[in-house]
Amino acid sequence: MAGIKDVAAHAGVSVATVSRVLNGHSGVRDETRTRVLEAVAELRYRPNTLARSLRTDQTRTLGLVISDVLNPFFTELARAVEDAARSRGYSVIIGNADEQLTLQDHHVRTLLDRRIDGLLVSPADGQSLALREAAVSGIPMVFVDRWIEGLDVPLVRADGRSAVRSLVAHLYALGHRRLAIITGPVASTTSNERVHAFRSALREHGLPLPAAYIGQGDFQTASGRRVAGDFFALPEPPDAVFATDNLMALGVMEQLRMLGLRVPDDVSLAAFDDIPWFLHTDPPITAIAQPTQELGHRAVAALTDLVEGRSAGSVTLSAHLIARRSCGEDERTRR
Amino acid sequence: MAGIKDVAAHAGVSVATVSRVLNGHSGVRDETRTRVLEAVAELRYRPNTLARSLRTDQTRTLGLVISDVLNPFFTELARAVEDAARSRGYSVIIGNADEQLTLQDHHVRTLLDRRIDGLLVSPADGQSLALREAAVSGIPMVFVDRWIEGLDVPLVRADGRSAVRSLVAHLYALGHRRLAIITGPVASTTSNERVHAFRSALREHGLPLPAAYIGQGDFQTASGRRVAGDFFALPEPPDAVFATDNLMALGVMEQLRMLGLRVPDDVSLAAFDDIPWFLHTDPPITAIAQPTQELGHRAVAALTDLVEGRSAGSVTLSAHLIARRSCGEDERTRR
DNA sequence: ATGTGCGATGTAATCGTTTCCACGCGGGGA
DNA sequence: TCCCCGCGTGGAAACGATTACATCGCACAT
Repeated sequence: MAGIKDVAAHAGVSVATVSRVLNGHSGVRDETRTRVLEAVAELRYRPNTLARSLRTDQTRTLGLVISDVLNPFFTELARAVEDAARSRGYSVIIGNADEQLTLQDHHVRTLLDRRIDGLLVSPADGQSLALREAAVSGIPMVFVDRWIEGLDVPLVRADGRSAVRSLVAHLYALGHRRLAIITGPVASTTSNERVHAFRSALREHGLPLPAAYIGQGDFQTASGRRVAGDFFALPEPPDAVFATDNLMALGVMEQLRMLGLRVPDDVSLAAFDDIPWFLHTDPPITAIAQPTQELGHRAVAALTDLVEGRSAGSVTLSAHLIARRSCGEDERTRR
Repeated sequence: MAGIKDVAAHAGVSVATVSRVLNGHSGVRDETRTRVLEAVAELRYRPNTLARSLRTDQTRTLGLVISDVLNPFFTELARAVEDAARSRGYSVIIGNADEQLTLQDHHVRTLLDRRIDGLLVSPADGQSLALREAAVSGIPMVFVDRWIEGLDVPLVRADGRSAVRSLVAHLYALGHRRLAIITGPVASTTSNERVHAFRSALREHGLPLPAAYIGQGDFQTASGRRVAGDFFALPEPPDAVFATDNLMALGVMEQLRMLGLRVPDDVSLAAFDDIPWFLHTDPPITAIAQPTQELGHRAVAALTDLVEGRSAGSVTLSAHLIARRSCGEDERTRR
């Protein structure tokens, strides 16, 4: 493959001049410039980014570590991140942690080894050694959606608490009194926030949240199935289930179908994170929607601020409830 | 950040020795080796992959260019590719073309500039200059799912033709006679294959495929909506619609809901590519499923064969029909 | 005593860029 | 006439690794 030397030879100039032309530096005679450009075109020369980055110590690349690509919320987030990054002249390398600590750390290390300029992460697990090291190492870093307590890293997220309160009020108004929740991994900050908001909203309505109604999930479909199975093996099963992510809601539906139970007649269902398919499921599913695109854009804005030497603060947007038929009929959702 | 020199100094050896230890070369005294390893640990040294790749001329990285990450089929494919690559010691960088030629070429060029060892691509558009150049440049390359005619590049895909025939037979058996199809972009090889198989299956049943029943889509949700709108503005609308991907099927459902039409009572619906949500839509959607995971694994196997100097051939797997209620009831799907 | 061979290690070139510094040249002011 | 300055350009040193080749002991055979 042709290198800058070949271009220089072909144009009859030095490599320094070629480099100057390529990087748009001033102080090159117009005639020289065009000669170089011709040589570039003729040889189909493309600069070697490895060499360039090695020399300049910047890759114009951002790393994004997400907990699960198969979760549509994260897919959309990744997409938004890539768009925002590209428009700012950065590439993005995605690492999928698959909700596993070891995989997450593997990707963090790999990305750092590649000398990315900044790291965007939605941590799957708070116990990550690699992430703590990265944070203290001083590499530009921003959390998005999920975060790790005790690290001084800007966070871009949506606060779901008021939406959870609305959801509980909605369920209460529809006559539900035995509300259950399916959580994410214990260490998950978002899951904890959702559980906490759920519990205190229940308290406001004078409802209990028995331990049996707290199902321990892991944000994956299978755990939704398992927990739903547990719930309906109870002597007094819940009459409404709130899954703290959309994959677990899918698992619940699969289990319900196996058990021959119907939504919302036998039990109501709601999920955190709205996705297009929720409109067309049987029945359409009530969900809490996050401003996913904006989350991605804001996160990239914060990260590039850091990368380019500006300062960046945390951003909190808000989520909102979208009521559909899966929690029962009322005047708003009937159609 | 600590470099190999620092490690060498700290361990009291030369950089050559450090490099030898790091790369597991033999001929280093055990005692020296442990001293180096201690220095590595103490300085938290991590090799700079940029420098390494520059020198060795290999990145142990594969590029994957897909047409649309938001399409669950491709998300799953990407996931499978990453898994397979990682188990072989490669990283993957994903480029999302978003069904746009310019974006696709942008990613191909960016990946090549990064000196990836091999390129896996599911081309969004056949007119890609960047891809043709890449192909002739001799970089290891494999097509997956979609391909470009006339390029000598191994292809890993699933043949959907027999599944399409089964689908048509299924629809015919259920009494449908006015079958319509929504295609992908004109240049899309997979779409063309599906249309062709659909047309010839119709012919076998003595059914026509009028031009008005061929809706020109682009594999995106919005085009499904638009084409469905067109179909139902026809004096004699189809009684069954086959969308050649799942996103367009979603668009059809959205449009149908707006028009107040019901599936399968007013019209039947089937889609290419099965996704978990199809089980829970109203009604569950008949789909043609591809062996997505295996596609990803085989593609990586073929590509790494090429990268590592072995030869690789094309692979054709097969897709199969999964009948559900969206095409009407019969003894198999009733429950 | 000397040569030989081998194991362990060091020296330095190299990969493809960017960029600091020096150089030659021509014009304008003293 | 001489000096200085600025413009355009080239030479060469980095960046951080890998690796071919040289070197150095040392044991052993002769």
